Amino acid sequence: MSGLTDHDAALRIASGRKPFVEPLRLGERLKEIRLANRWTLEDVSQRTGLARSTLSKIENDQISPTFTAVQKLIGGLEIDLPQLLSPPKPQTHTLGRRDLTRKGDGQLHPTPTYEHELLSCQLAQKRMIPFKTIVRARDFGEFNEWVRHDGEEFLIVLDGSVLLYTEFYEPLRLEQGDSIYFDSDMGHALVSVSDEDATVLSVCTPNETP
Amino acid sequence: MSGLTDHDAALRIASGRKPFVEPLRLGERLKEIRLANRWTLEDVSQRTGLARSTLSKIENDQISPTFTAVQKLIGGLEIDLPQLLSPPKPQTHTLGRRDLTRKGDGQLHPTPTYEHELLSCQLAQKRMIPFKTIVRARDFGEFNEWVRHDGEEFLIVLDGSVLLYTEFYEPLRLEQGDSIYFDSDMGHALVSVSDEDATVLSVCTPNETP
DNA sequence: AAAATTTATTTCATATAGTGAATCGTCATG
DNA sequence: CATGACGATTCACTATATGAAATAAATTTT
Repeated sequence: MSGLTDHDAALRIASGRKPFVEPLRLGERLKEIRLANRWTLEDVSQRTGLARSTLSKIENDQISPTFTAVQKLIGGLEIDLPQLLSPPKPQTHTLGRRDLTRKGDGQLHPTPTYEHELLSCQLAQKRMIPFKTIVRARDFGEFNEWVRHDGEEFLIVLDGSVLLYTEFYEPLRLEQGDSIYFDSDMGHALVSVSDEDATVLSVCTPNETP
Repeated sequence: MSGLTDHDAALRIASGRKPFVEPLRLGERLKEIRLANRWTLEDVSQRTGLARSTLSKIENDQISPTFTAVQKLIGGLEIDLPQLLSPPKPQTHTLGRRDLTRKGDGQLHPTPTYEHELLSCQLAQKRMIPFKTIVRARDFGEFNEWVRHDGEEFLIVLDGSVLLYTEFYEPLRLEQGDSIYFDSDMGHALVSVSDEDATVLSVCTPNETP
């Protein structure tokens, strides 16, 4: 079992996205794009190969387009999927936000190898994602693939000792108080080597959402 | 200089299609993710609310899932759509940088109120700046003005107790293990309130360089 | 190895998406 | 007001995705 997916999921949640997919007004968004380009349904039909009627229904949320239909859309309109999905960013530069997390009050995300506790998860739109992790893994073999995610990661050992395996380096032993900063798209994995499970604090940069 | 590319481009333009209408092995990708997590179809069914049979057919490219189905997938598996679409990056232009700081080996920056120890300062071009701080200040009066810098800051108390003064909030007492995330252009200042000087770990975002 | 159990695929009925033609609404023109 | 032109929606129908159950394949247990 790999921590990869859960880890990423944790990051995704921490970065402020809802775990459950919101309505996602795809129809509305499509219409926006179409009108922004002064295209008629017929135009879009030409470009995408989808019927006018189909497009109309998609825009009015009367049907949920098939994935192939979505592909035709993004292909025909020459847009990216994120562009189709993400509504224009509000980008509220609110000042003075604050998010307190008392000890032990983080949001738990257990996996077989790691036990994550997400900190400061009240706040969306963060540029850093902090979490505390109890390292359950005891052997590198417990990971069936590298943990890997875009961006950078800072990690400091709070308790115990760990062995940090990375894709391009020899395993590195880290004791309590040691810290490391690395590009997290380099595969990495932690195992505890102290008597008790080690605890580390990590801070990641969120996934790019361009 | 390649005639081929131009030729291909010409064909592309002529056919009105996008550069690469890649097959987009969504099924294959799903299966990868599922197996990577050691999930059974039933497990995924539970998580997503989609029928086993449907999942099987999606994995085997026998159907093109409805967009709502895709949403259930990304919701239930707690992955991002890009993750579902993009096959594991073939060549990640991963740099694989790494910067280790052993306990106490950071770069010291003493001030009257704080004693900073910069961590991971070998590495330039970071998106996060981690440092450990011993809080010498004992009274808010010791600061002549707010500490204030662009970006965001994450802070966790490693030892002792502190009082966090912020521009827009009441002072907040933080004990060992408590953490907080805030916009650091909001004025802030820390004082120790425990017997010994408290120690905190902070991570800041660097100044924007647009 | 056979039986039992778990996991994946296939079948089939049904629900829903996709299509072309008809309809409706709006706007312009005679 | 009628008429036509255009764009969007609705209708009737076909194609296909979905889910429950049956079947097959793989794995574990006895």
